[in-house]
Amino acid sequence: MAEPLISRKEQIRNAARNMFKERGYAASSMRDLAKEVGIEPASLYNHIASKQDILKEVCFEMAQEFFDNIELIRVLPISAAARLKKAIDSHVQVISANVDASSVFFNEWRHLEEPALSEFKRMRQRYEHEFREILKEGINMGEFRMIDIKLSTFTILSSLNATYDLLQNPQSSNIDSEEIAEKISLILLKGISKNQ
Amino acid sequence: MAEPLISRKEQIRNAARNMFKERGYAASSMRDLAKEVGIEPASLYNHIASKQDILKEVCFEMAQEFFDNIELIRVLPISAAARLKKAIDSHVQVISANVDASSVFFNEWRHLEEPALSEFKRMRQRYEHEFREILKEGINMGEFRMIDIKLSTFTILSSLNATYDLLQNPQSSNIDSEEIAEKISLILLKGISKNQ
DNA sequence: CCTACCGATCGGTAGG
DNA sequence: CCTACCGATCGGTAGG
Repeated sequence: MAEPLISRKEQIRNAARNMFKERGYAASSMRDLAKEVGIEPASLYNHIASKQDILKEVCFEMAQEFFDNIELIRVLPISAAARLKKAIDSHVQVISANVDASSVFFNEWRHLEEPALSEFKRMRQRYEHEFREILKEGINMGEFRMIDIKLSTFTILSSLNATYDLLQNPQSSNIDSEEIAEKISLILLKGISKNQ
Repeated sequence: MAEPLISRKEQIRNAARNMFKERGYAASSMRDLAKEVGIEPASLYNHIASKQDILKEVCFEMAQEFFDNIELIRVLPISAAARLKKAIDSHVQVISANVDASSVFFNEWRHLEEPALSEFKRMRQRYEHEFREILKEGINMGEFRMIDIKLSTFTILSSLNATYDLLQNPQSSNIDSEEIAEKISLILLKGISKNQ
């Protein structure tokens, strides 16, 4: 008689991540979630507090993963360009390791209720701040051109955040996260144009 | 006695665009929509066929706007780099002129039901194809570096698509669509790095 | 454009 | 973990 490899709570959370990703938070019902796990709807509440609570856990776990990595990178004694490269690699790698959760993190966070919603926005702001700091230092050190810091950060993060879509729909070529990070870095750092 | 400037149907669609943007499609109720317009819920159905029908109209109107512009640009007798620049400008301008609808277009399209959903994806694929063609030609003409076309298109469109967020939350500096397009073009074409 | 209403479904609780 | 069930809300229709 094999013991279950993961707890029922983890089963529920995994199924919820996938369902929130596929249908969105609002369109996901606790009844369908229960069916997916193989128990009655009421039984879910022996393992989780509420639908909203699952969303909160998924969103903040992802936020924490992004944060842990960027805070290791920020203190590395290397050039700003090297740090930016590492931050990009790390960001794509975190997404790659959590495809379902990433999709929820990027698309369903606005269904968070207060005060979680404000806390979430605050964390995201701090994360963006870390990227801006790297760009600022790179400009000061003469490694980067005199770009608009806010809009550059926006461009970088927009491109990176969208990769969850590439990683969950590996069309034709099965491209991996290192290759994606490498190629996006190249485009963002060196640009598309040939002449200068 | 002033005549209404826009039809009731248009009032409903405007309110729906805004509500779908703010709360998402699934979390928007026809009762709240009716309240916003100032009529009884049942009265909505004298002007619109269904909730799904409004979503379809919003999504496909936007798709058409994007398309109309790109198909004018594709035949211009100018360099690939100049055409890419124009395509970027146009894309941001369409978003800027339809901030609510853009948000719905980018975030709520997956709530489209078949066959509209497949038709929508097909149109998006064709749009991306136009961008890929510009990049391909630019590489062949020696204007662009030997970049990965699929991933470059992905990077460009990810950055551009996210601008609806900048345009609807004009934080501190009230940046306009021309400036956004200009700066994103610069980053994508010339890159962030200084050396080479 | 409204009143009145339909059947279906929602998140969650009581009690065992 | 289940049976039984709560009140609330959903998109939409009938009929005028």
